[in-house]
Amino acid sequence: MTSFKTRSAGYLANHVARLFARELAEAVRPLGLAPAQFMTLLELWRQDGLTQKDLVARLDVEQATMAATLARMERDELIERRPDQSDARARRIQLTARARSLEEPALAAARSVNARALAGFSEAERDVFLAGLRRVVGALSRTAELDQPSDL
Amino acid sequence: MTSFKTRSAGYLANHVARLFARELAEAVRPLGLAPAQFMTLLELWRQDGLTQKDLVARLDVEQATMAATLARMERDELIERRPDQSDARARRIQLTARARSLEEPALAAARSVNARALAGFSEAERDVFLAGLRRVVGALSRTAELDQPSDL
DNA sequence: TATCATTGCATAGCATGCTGTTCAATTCCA
DNA sequence: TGGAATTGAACAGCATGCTATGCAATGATA
Repeated sequence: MTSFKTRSAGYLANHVARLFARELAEAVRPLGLAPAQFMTLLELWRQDGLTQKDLVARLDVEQATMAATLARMERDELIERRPDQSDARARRIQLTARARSLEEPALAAARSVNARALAGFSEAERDVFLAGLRRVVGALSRTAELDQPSDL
Repeated sequence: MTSFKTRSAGYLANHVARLFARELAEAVRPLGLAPAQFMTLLELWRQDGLTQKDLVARLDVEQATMAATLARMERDELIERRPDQSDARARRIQLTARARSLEEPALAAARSVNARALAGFSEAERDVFLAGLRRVVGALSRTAELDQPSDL
């Protein structure tokens, strides 16, 4: 392990993610948002009225994690939860006007962070890099799936 | 934002890091280790007797974060803290025999996760990918440095 | 249709990260 | 040399992740 730090994909990915999180947190803090709230809003801006279960599937986090994030978003008046018409267990997540108004500035902040992170990359390099990240997501997600009892 | 999820470096980095963390956590749990403890051990296996300040600099986390991780490691009998001979404020972090004995199995577990993550990559692709991660670390770390009042 | 399995969420408990604050030991300097 | 600034750590408070549980509403089925 002379330098696990510069040769391990996992170590580097963790470091890169922490750096991105710091930058994004700072960038959206003025808007009253935290990183996980921003990620959740990305889905809700795309399609409002999703259930917690939908968000869990789309963001690939555990149900309990999403429940906590939604509780904080409700507290901060970014969302409201309304009873689902056909299933009394589920609740529909609705954006507030405030949350809708944050779409443009929040996306601009996030784009700015991405731009700084990839500043030294040519367009081709950036594409290869992003494709690499997607491949790793695929590889590790697949791993998890194989662990599942699948069916039978 | 048709698919910020597949086009944003920050989003992908966060996802990749979470997937790595899940896999690593599962891989080292049988050894009684958690991810952050493993990262800390990586430095201590390399050089024992570091101070908290040294670890903070090498792992790029906040001092308070490291203090908490070291507290859990002490609780779990992975380290001992001894007074520094020349500075009464500092404490030297010493590995226990148990922690030393975990080096081989823990590294093997981590390598296995990295191997699965990069399974589809050729050696050249892997090198380019890791170089990309290092470049982003450099870019975002530099950003932070520029925020500092530097000196003057 | 009464019962059992599944499903959608809420909660509790814990690991990690971060920011902010406080304190005591050291260092600097006027 | 005595007070001010710096430095190494601890602590409090909070955001996110995860696992494990518990519960009420649904669904499936004998």
